[in-house]
Amino acid sequence: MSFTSIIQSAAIRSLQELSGYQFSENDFQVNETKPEFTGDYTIVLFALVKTLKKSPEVLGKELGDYLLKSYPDFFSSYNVIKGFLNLEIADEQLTELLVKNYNDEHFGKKPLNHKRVMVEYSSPNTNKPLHLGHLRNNFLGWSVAEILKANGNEVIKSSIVNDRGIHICKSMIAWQMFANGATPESTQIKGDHLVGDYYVKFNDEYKKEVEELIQSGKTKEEAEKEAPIMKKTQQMLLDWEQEKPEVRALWNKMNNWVYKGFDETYNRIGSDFDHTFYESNTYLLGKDFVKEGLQKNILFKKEDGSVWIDLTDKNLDEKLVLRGDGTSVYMTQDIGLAKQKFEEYHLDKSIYVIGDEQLYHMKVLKEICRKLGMPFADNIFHLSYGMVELTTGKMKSREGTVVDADELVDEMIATAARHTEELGKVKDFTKEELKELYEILGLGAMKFYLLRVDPKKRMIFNPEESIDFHGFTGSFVQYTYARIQSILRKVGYEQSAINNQQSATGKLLPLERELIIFLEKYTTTVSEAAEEMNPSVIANYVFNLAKLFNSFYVEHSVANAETEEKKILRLHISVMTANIIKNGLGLLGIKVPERM
RNA sequence: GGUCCGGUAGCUCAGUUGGAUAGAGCAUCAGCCUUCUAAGCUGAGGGUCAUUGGUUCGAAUCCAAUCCGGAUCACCA
Repeated sequence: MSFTSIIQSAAIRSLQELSGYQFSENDFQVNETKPEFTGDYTIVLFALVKTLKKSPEVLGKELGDYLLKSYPDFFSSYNVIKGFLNLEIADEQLTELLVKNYNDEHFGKKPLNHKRVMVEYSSPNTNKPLHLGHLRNNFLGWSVAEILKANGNEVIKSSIVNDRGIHICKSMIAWQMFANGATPESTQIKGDHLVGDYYVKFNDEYKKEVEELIQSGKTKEEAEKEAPIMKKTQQMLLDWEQEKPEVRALWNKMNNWVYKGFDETYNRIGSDFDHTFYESNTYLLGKDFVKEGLQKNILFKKEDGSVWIDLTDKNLDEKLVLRGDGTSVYMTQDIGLAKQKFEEYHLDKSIYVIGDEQLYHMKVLKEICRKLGMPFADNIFHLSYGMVELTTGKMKSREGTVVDADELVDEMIATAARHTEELGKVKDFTKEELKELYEILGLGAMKFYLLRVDPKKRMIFNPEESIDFHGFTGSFVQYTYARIQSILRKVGYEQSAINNQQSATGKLLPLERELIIFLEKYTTTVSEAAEEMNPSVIANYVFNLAKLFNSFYVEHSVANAETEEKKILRLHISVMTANIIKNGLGLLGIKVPERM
């Protein structure tokens, strides 16, 4: 149980014994005491005043006295200022918490709750390489999955690969026309980039053809429809659907290039999946529910044969679920796949990590499932995140302002290397050790930068800021960890301190108290991050912890503490801080270096 | 036009179910390496919490209206 909830229930009990009233958790707040007042936790009394018909001062004094008397081991003192009852927690309580948990590498982790959750994230198209936007999605999805695991859920990470459709055919056509058989091996270009190059090539060629047709007197619409390269592409899509062998073979070959490229990138950035869905397998799903929906009069048919659902009662429009020619739209397969996920994996919850431009689509999906009477409809959750924009505006592939994921990763690692060399602290590292360190630092900085803001908000990517290693960054937190390891090496922690389990006596200094109280909060922070599905909660916590520890570090020596007892106490604080940093950063997919 | 999201320091962002004098980082300025790593620490300046009204002991937070920015409303994916 957390300190806050202990205090809350102690107060509820005390108030009942004092006044006879039964209050609940929602009736009053327990906050952390603001730094300018003495105390650790504060009970806000105003809300109780009305019911109890007492002035805040009187009530505060009564409750404070009673709490102190009833829980002498827990509270050491109190004071009342205006309507605020500030309570101080007894030193012994803090040291006990510390001794019990400092060496627990899984502090904050919750027991299994037997809930099964699927997190679908990444979900790339196989016609171009990953970019900055995908990185936010990948880091977010991966991190949320880990946070849910830490809270006792059984999590299945999944991805749906968008591997079919007109956009895929565009790359294929352009490759046929212009590549002269070029392969990743022959060109030494990573497969996803090679295919992406031909996707760009398609658009260039298409634009050229349209231009020419307009010159020869066609309207823009006519030209766009009649451009030969587009006609070829549409024909290829039909051939693909009819499983024409040559087309399927080319499709297979090029997609495999892309998968190989993606795997390399995923490997590097640490994304992994328990299951991958392919749209080429799922795009025909969902047609059966159309029949059923029509029978039940939930769906209706228009004269041209297209099938719709009326969602105007939910403030959404009429939505198409099947085309007039009987082929699927996106919604059709999304409903089919949603159902398949729940049935195959027996999920309690299905989370989709998708950009907020699809908020409407996901809302409609959920509503259709609900109307069709699918029992899982309410367990579909869209974890939407905002777009990543550049300081110069939006990323546009047509204008070449897209930040490529592989390039960015390279750049981050290179910058980490440069910076580390300038500082010259790891000259004795081997080549392999340096390589590992640079990756830990470069990727750490990038992940932290993308995860430290609330996912729901769109964010601005500032290249200079993102490669900064000072302040609110991953490196700052990693540095604190490395510093602690340095202390532990200095005192030979492994050998000696582990045997010193007794709690330190004597008064705790302000920074020592503050740190222990902050460490205690990690458990509730992990829960909060899961509830909100928000890794930035962890990022903020871990940063503030590092900051607090750094203040402590310069103020008080661990290795040369005033007494042996103080040394042990501070070692315990240091070890617990390091454990939580490692753990918390781990939930963000960030590793920690022993030295940097 | 409808719906949804957002507007907090020069910039990027925190700010729990309403609580005390609104906080960080960057940038600027002034200090701190003979002691566990200065990728650090200490301090200073910087705010009409978009605007107006309302709700109440108390509002950045809740409600309404307005202004500004964005997303979305395809027989596209």
